[in-house]
Amino acid sequence: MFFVSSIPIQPDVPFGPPHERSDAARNRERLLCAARELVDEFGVEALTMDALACKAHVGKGTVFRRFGSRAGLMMTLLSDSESEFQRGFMFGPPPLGPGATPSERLMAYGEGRIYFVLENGELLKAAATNARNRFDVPATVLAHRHIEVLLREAGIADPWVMAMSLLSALDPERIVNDVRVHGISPKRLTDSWRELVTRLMGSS
Amino acid sequence: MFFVSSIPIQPDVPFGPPHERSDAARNRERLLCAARELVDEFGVEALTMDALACKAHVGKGTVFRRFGSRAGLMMTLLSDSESEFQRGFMFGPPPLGPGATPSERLMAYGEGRIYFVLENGELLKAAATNARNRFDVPATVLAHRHIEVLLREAGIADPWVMAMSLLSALDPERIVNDVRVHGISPKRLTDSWRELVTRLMGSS
DNA sequence: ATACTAAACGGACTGCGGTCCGGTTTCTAT
DNA sequence: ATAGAAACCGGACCGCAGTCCGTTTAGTAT
Repeated sequence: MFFVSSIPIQPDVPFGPPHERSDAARNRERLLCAARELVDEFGVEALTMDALACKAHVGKGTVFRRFGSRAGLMMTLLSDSESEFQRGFMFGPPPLGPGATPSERLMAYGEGRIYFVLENGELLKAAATNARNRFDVPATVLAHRHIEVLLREAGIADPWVMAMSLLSALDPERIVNDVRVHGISPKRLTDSWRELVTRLMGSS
Repeated sequence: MFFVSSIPIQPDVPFGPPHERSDAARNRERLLCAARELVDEFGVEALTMDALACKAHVGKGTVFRRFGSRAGLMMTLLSDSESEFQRGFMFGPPPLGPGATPSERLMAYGEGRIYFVLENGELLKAAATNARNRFDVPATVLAHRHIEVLLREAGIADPWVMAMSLLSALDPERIVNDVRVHGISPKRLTDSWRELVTRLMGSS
């Protein structure tokens, strides 16, 4: 018998549950474990909520209470990699992190994001489908703010809206489609992103 | 032997079927009529395939044979307005149509598209959800080619990819979200688009 | 008119995401 | 130890998109 770490790892949302019941914690572990196995073995598509509940020996209601929706589950599965990526552009070394010019940082951001998407594309797509609002999810809001700040420093007139536009250009579904369907190489994507940022922000 | 379209992939959009049986034609009219009524009265969300079949006094299978999917039905409902918009940027007067500089035309395109999206947002969103590939639909391919040509004239290094990026910035879901959720005014959207195009293409 | 065939029909059926609610388990206070 | 409440559990249930297949019907050839 082992006890699950009572330290709120970083499961559902900010400031994890104040007092999570032990059975709830046990089931959450089971579910995440089973989910990763299913994804690794059969791909994201095969991860249905019924299959997950069955594999984790848990009722279907439990799955939805824990993660809210299929999209919510996918976000949880992504949260570790996403956090790492976020640390990179918030606290990491330049040019991605602080210390470079806004233009350089934005280029590095897009480049990093493109490769991140190419690694986690299926998960990201699944996390975006049927989400009440795929734009107002924490990770996206954070990315938007980051870009907004860089654009403001560069003297863009409406950084909020422009940040949205740039973020759209990094949409996972679009990037995956370019690569998988049209055979566009990652290099072309990053080169084009650099050109976009260069022309948009000049050398600032 | 005539070449009857045995490929139900596309909705019957281009130049109606060669030899459509009379009952098929009758049912298609019924369905389109009923669909428009349902949308007008209860909104796009309420347009379920069951409700439509029921209202048109037609079997469910007939609905799917005709339109392939819910997304296909939505595209059919959009096809008139979409064609009109397409005529505008292909053959219409400048600055949208031929005769203006690429930069001016691209600005006009985005502006027109934004207002088009604000008028047909729900339909466009519904036409994009669960479509096997929301990017490879005829209307989108055409828009992409148009932008690609303008960008090439302006000396962009990789017009194909850049056109994809710009097209992403005009994604219906994103625009509707900006306006409806964040209260961004259409003017801010079009102004920001102009700024983007200006910086991207200079004065060319 | 009649017979024949390919196309169209319709509705039962499947699979999936998501909800609901009566029963059970864990925690806390006494 | 015990009782009570809050949180949790599970799986039956729902609505919807999409499929399947036995039946009907429109067009054609005789």
